Amino acid sequence: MSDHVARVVRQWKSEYPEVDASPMYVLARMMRINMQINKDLSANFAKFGLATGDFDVLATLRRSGEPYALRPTELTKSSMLTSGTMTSRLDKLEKLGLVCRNPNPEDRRALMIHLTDKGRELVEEAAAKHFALEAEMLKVLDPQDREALEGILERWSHRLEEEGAM
Amino acid sequence: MSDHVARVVRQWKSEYPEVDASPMYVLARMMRINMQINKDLSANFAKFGLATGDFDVLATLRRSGEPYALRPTELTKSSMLTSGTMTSRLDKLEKLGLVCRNPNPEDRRALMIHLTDKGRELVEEAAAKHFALEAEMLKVLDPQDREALEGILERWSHRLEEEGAM
DNA sequence: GTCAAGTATCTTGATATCAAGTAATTCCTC
DNA sequence: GAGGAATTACTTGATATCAAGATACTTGAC
Repeated sequence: MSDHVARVVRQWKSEYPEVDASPMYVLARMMRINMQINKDLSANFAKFGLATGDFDVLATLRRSGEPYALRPTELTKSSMLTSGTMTSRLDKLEKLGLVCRNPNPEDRRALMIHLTDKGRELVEEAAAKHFALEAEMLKVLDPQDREALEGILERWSHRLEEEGAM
Repeated sequence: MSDHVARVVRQWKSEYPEVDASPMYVLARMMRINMQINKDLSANFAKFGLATGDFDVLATLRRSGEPYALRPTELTKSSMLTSGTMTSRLDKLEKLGLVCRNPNPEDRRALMIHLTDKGRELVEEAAAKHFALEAEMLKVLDPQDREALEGILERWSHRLEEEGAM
């Protein structure tokens, strides 16, 4: 069994043996699988008129529970993006009537981003399809591989978070 | 032990139990780890005046072996990008004197992209640092986790490639 | 209380990417 | 061979993102 990355590592070994390309077995594979998954997921979001990042904002608000409101800073941190990117996402979602910006009574520098009723309905519908599609995608993995993967990735992300990296 | 994604899945369960967010244990974790890794890797490429995608092109040419030349289509397929994106990458790399576009004697629609001497020297230096950095990043994983991860991701990407997805 | 330092959001300008479409060339079927 | 289908690289217009900086507000030390 051999995949694209296995062939690439073999090429490096034969053409430039001074470097050890074996980290690609993990990192390049993760990147390529991720790219493919994002393409497939975004095709689903498009059916709801959303981009992946838009869904991410709406979903973060929805799962935060009543009153479905967070500050832009919280949304920015949760998404690992810059504040400027969040500003433009919120502009778009506000124009679509899915969220609204309200003053924050506790801090006049800040805002509260509220999910509208329309936004809540849309994100609930999109989330149902989204998670069903994700579950479908994971079926190519053997159950024991999926379980092992969950554990390994949990340890990995936990350590990166401990280090303050993410 | 708990990471960001574990908290998010718990939120979904409590706020919207109709959906099963457990695929996030795999997919959202992969996406977040990947984002972090890409940030760190691109900081290294920037030292060589390159973006991640630029390195990818130069590296594909270098590891293809003498005469370090491929067609734009081959580079596009290898990178999972669109042809327009590759055109603009090649424009940039050509301007930097790292590759050159030559006519393809076998097909007048096509070109041959040649790595210049300057490009070869740069990519060899960048690759050495790049793979050393990747090896460093993987040290947060226990050796048995890394090994298991390599196998699981190989099976996964192999199956996606079989399906023609990537 | 005052003011320096920190924080929150937004703005600006640059870049990377995509989807869709174009023109030249090659391939395939008859 | 002739002609339609497929392929190749590129162009265009739109969008998403980032880094750096601007503005308004809050916090904390004194």
